[in-house]
Amino acid sequence: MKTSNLLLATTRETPSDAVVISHQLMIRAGMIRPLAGGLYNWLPLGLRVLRKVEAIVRQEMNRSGAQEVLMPLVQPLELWQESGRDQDMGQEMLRFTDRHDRPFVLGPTHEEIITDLVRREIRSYKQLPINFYQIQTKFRDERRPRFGVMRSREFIMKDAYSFHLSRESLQETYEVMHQTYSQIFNRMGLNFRAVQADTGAIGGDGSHEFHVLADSGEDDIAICQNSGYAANVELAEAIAPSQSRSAPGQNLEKIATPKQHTIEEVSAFLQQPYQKILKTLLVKGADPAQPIIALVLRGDHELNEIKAEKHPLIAAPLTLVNENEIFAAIGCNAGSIGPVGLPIPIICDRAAAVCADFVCGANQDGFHLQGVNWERDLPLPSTFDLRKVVAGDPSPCGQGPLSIFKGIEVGHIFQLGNKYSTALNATVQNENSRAQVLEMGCYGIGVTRVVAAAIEQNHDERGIIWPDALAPFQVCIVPMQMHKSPRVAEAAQTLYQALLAQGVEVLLDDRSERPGVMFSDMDLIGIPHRIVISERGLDNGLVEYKYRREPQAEEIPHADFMAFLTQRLSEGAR
RNA sequence: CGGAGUAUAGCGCAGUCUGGUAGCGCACCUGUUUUGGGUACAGGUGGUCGGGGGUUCGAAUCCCUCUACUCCGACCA
Repeated sequence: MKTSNLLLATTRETPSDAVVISHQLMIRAGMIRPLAGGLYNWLPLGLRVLRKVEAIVRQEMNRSGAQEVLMPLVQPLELWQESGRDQDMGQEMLRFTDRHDRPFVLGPTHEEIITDLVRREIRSYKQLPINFYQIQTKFRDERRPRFGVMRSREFIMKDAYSFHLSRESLQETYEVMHQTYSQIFNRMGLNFRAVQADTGAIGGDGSHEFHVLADSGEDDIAICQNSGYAANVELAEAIAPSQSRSAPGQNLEKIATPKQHTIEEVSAFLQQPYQKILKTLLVKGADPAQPIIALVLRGDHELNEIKAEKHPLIAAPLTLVNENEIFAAIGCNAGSIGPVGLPIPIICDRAAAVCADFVCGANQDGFHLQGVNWERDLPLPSTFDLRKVVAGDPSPCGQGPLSIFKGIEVGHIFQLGNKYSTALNATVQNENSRAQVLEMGCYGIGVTRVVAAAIEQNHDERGIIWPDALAPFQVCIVPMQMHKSPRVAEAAQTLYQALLAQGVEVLLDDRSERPGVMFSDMDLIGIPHRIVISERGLDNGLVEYKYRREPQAEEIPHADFMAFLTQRLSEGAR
């Protein structure tokens, strides 16, 4: 490809509404253009990258034994009513009617469709296990699309669905998908982690998310560097403290703390560290007889809502009690609650349970208690893992401390069990000629999101730095003064043709632009391998080569150049 | 969905308070210049000032209304 034939729609300025770097760079590099909220046109350069991602996904899915299908974006609402998810999806699913007034939806996902297909086509256990996938557009009417293609309304997803007679078979395919996903993201050259994930409302035995590590990620991931343990912070267990509680050393004392509410304020006022102060949060209870439950955590710890709502006494979804209800129940405001003498059930985080001589609210505005000790001043309540893990916590694997990283979720694999197959009555005949409900797994990759995530992880102040496997072109040729120098023009053309003949994806910048413009554009769009052809180089029998990721260019003797470049290209593709 | 904000040339913005000839930078076109990191000069194209309604001799500017977009929050494979 020559730049004269390519819509190289680079811009110097960043649109003001793009806040994350990938969104800014995708627009500046001319990969995408916004059409409407959460909807984007993919320009030629961006589409080349998107196709790279798809190709790798497709190859590896095929290699895993999965079969590609294509299911409609438009789906009858009826199937969603049959599965019961019509209600669950709510406004996120775009609904409309056709000319005959029949209700349809734009598919936010395809579990219902594939399950319907399978119940019609798969009759015998002998056809199992089977795994179908597609690379298809989804539409989710996000409340708030943002971050460009990272969270858009229309996006491309690879989704796969496997069907099994047994849990064991499902587990096997799940493992295969786990390996396949690792292979996919490795081939893409991304720094990622497979992390244990919450299975959410669907339940089931296992779920892993695949996260690309990047500071701009929306999710927190706890990683143990020693063992490779990785879990979403939502899930990561804060293991019980190994040290036991110290003996009481102070007397219980009630202190006036006028207008001190937050942990920060109380800490400064009483000159006590955060971890000596316990906070008490009131949440709604699951049992109407116990409508309010108190949760006690150390001041430096944060409540993990996902964990908390798994407690049988706590209502799910977790709901904090509002100020009015707090005052009605306790007689003070939120910043002054404490566990001492509290007339409602108390659940204490395990770390808070080993605190001694701590500070807490006195259940009276303007007062705190100091020198409080469990079992001496109040009974030790039941304990539970309520908090989010923090960096430095011991890992549940027992092999070292946890670090916290930010991640962008690009893949999710899930053992669904029989939720959809039961709802839609997807069965096969088993060996005993009896109808048996299928076990099901689902496996997604956010194809468009991968493109953005790759940029989040690979960029500098000049622009994108594509991993070789995702780059829209492998090589760019930047000739100096090509339009004035027949020698340069000829050398550039010769090299261009030679690379094309070898099947290298090469972009020749044949524009009559200043060198600075060409360099800036090539850096911005992130072509990994850059070759500069100049009079100066030709005079000395040298060709300049620069790898986008490296700071320095090198001069290579002309005679050795093709071999050199071939070597560099194979290293990049490694 | 709650809160806040924005809408003026393809992009980024000023002008709005205090009504009176629609501007700047980038981009684009012409020409000259320059040629190893977004060059310089000169000239030029491009606008229903988001839509509708109102006030006024006169509205980008004041009032009403609608729409779209963005940010924060809540939510989320």
